[in-house]
Amino acid sequence: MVTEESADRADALFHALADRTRRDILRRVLARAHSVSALAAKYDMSFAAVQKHVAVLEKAGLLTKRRDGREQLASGDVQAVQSVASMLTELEQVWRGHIARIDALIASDPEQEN
Amino acid sequence: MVTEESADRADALFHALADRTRRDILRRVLARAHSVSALAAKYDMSFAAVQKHVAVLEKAGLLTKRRDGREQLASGDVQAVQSVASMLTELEQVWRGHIARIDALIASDPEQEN
DNA sequence: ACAACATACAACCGAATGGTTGTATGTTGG
DNA sequence: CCAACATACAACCATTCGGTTGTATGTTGT
Repeated sequence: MVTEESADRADALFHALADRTRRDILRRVLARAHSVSALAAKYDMSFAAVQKHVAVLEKAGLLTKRRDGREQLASGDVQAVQSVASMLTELEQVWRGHIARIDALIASDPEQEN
Repeated sequence: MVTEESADRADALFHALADRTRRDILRRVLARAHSVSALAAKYDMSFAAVQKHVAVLEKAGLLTKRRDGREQLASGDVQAVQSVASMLTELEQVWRGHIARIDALIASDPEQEN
């Protein structure tokens, strides 16, 4: 079963990852916490644009922010990354099930067709 | 290093996965080949809309089509799914490297800061 | 041969995306 | 205290997205 909320979450996660700037930001914040301005300094776009990317990642749950003085430190959430990986594993299992059914069919009755 | 082409491919893969209808189509075609019309019959939207979703998945390399008479049979490509999974694994490795550095730092010199 | 079916694709539309600039609001170091 | 910094957010814009309908082109069964 795919609930509405889990589909919403999957949409948000994959969408967040579907932008190279956001993937790069995620890579950086998984390695260590960065303030939003430290991140913004790395890219050839406005501060506001980078801030929006960070917000997309945050809404998807791929990073969290904590205040540290006047800075907002962003850290990557590896569990969210793993949850995406597990969605892909589930897809692989669907494929394996298909292969298993074909193998069983061939073993039991090579002439049958579906 | 992240080449331009690999980033383009990653963009296309994650974008293709960032829509629940496309994820559902992918699930079906990983389990068994479906004609475009067989897929279209499953969703409450026009044939053309489903066809576009199939085209997005195909351009991303997540499925391939082969002609069978007047039908076009779509099959999921599990290798493409695995390639996405490996991108996520790479992100997890970035995170593990960070943790390893912290552990090493604490073990060698608890007072030092970066 | 030809009617029915399967697919492809163009044109269009409203909503969302990814960027911009400008403005407001906190926080802090000296 | 206050100037400078860090962040947030609104408004705007061009492009892309996800859907529609309509039309063209293949393929096949009878």
